[in-house]
Amino acid sequence: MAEDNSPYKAVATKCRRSRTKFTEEQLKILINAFNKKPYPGYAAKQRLALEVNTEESRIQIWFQNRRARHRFLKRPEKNLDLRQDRVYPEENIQGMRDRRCRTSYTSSQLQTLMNAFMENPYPGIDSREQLAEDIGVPESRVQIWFQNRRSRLRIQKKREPEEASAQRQNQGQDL
DNA sequence: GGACTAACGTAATCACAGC
DNA sequence: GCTGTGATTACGTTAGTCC
Repeated sequence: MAEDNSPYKAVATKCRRSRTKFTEEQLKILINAFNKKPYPGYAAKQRLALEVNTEESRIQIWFQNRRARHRFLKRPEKNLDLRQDRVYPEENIQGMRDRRCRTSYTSSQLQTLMNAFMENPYPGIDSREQLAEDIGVPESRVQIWFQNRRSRLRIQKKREPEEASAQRQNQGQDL
């Protein structure tokens, strides 16, 4: 955390979703499901959400954190290459293929999102929920949209100087 | 205060529609 | 095929809660 413009600092001043407190019964169901299948598909996550009476996005976060903890506990001390975990067993890949249907936004929904993004690229939970209500999509989709938008903007900004210098080189060749 | 863990960030990648 | 973009992942950080 050396840089002042750290996103985490920005987040600290904004409103996070209040922390979910799972009951013992809910945890029993989640752990049981995790032990059977650490990479549930969208349908399985929805079923679990219904069963433990929470949102599907909370189930997704819970599985993400659970897998991270699992990897950490399983990690051999000398093995620092955690990326090898990206090689998934076949049954896990099947779960990953069962994705949520792609959300398609209308131009007016996109306009609303873009306006909000220009005003604040890191909206807190309150703003995200308000936006979600305004455009009629779940808050979790708004969160993903902002993540993707920030990511693509960073990539675009990184590319701009490279493209400009390539253009200058081309112009030099043309002369 | 430290441990645990939900929430949330980035980066990389997959998946698929539209051209 | 390529591009744009929504969805999902690993991994890292922040912060609330409990002891």
